Amino acid sequence: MFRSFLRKFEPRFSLSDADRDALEQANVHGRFVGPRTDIVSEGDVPDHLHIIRSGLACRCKFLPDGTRVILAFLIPGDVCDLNVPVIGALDHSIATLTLCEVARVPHDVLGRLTASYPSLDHVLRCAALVDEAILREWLLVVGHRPADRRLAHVFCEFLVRFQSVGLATANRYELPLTQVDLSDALGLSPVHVNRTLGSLKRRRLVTLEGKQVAIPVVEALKDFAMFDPAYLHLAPEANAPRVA
Amino acid sequence: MFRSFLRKFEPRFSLSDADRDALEQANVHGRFVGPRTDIVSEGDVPDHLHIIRSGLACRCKFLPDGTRVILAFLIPGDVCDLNVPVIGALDHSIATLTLCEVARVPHDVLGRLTASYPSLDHVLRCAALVDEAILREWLLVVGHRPADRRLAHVFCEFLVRFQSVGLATANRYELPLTQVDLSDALGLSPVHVNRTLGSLKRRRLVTLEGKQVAIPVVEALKDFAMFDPAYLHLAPEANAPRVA
DNA sequence: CGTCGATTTGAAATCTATCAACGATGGTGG
DNA sequence: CCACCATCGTTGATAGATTTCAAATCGACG
Repeated sequence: MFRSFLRKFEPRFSLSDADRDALEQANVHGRFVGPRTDIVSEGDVPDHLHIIRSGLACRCKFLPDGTRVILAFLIPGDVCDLNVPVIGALDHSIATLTLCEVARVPHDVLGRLTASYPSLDHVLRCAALVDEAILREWLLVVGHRPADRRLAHVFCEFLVRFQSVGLATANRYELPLTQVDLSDALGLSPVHVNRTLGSLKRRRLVTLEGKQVAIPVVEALKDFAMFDPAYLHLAPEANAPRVA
Repeated sequence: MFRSFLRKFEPRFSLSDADRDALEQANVHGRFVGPRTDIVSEGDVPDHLHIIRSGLACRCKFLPDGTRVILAFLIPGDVCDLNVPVIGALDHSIATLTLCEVARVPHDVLGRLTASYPSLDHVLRCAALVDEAILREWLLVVGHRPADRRLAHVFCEFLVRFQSVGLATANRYELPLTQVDLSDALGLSPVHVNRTLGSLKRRRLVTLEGKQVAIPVVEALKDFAMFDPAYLHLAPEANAPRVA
């Protein structure tokens, strides 16, 4: 059930069968959420932990003038709201971009689980810290780099993150995002996203066919984006498609 | 010893005397760090927890071309590296901007402390989550707003954060930052920071005399910056200077 | 067929960076 | 005390990046 989540971390942490069974049994309230719908809303005090099982979601805020700002993309295997109970309420919304399957574990059940299975607790905390590291990298990229490198960086990040959960080949994946979604995430106008995408295509750094993203020469794109996957804290072999 | 840290959180959490004593005794290795010096460097596996006691520091990364990017400002009372042991190594540096007094608690000692004093554990975790919330707000501001509003927002944030540790009056504080520091934090060129500061001064949104920042009409600046202190997760009364 | 959302394109206005130079300031050594 | 140096702040001119406004195109879908 939590295949994506487990796959992402098993290269680094060996969960025991007991850990795995515990997670399986806890997911008593899984559900589907339609596109462009809140999974958890700003101000909520969620009593469940949510994990994206399929589809694409995001952390976002809405400004008084109605503008949406996307703070992070959430892909299958990502944990949404692990630490929210500690601080009280969520200070941003978590919303789907596409249709998503969302696993739900009641926080009180989770508390008993992590107490009984320390390695599970560790893996979850680790996931939350990687999330924070991604946030820092975005601040760096979105705040300090020109539009073409921002886009290139996002394409690199999606490649590596999708690979870590088995959703990308060595240089190709499906990205069901709209240009407006990208503009809300990168702090650019939709028009400029469009032009910049065109520029990347002309330079043969990426290929876009519908929702399919292909990267002709991965190293070229990574160099252009100055992308160093270290911040994702993945196991070394997770950067390349797994062979065994 | 941890006055700033305690002051920041006591409006919300009542630490017992035992908690407080425990913290006091743990700080066996406090020290001063000169300006522009790493407290912890990228890649380090720190065996101590660091807390800023006085001075101004930052989280930062250095790009291959030597550019410095400031990801966060750390003020007295801020915790630097609580969760680093969970994930292994620090993926960014923590460096002083001015002369700083830094408290140090060995992580193994800290582990015993938090096990014995749950409210202390909770306060520390909460501080880490507020840090993350600040990071999200910065991503929003730095990535999606023009230069003048970025600067205005930083001035508002410093006002409220400094107030929460007793380092600001209702509308005034000392900010020992250089315009280059601001530019590295906000993703602007130093020249543009200078011009934009001039523009804010001409509009009487802020007053700068040396390192003294004064805000003639706090509400005006907050409105201009679209600043909502909710993300700082402070106690309600901490937004205004405390009276009792 | 008509509509809606998404993408694309053009032209002009605005914002920001870069380059270069100058001024102020404070510390340091002769 | 003064000359020198380094750092920071300021200003002007110019080029480049990005936004805005407006309109055209395209595709999916009822």
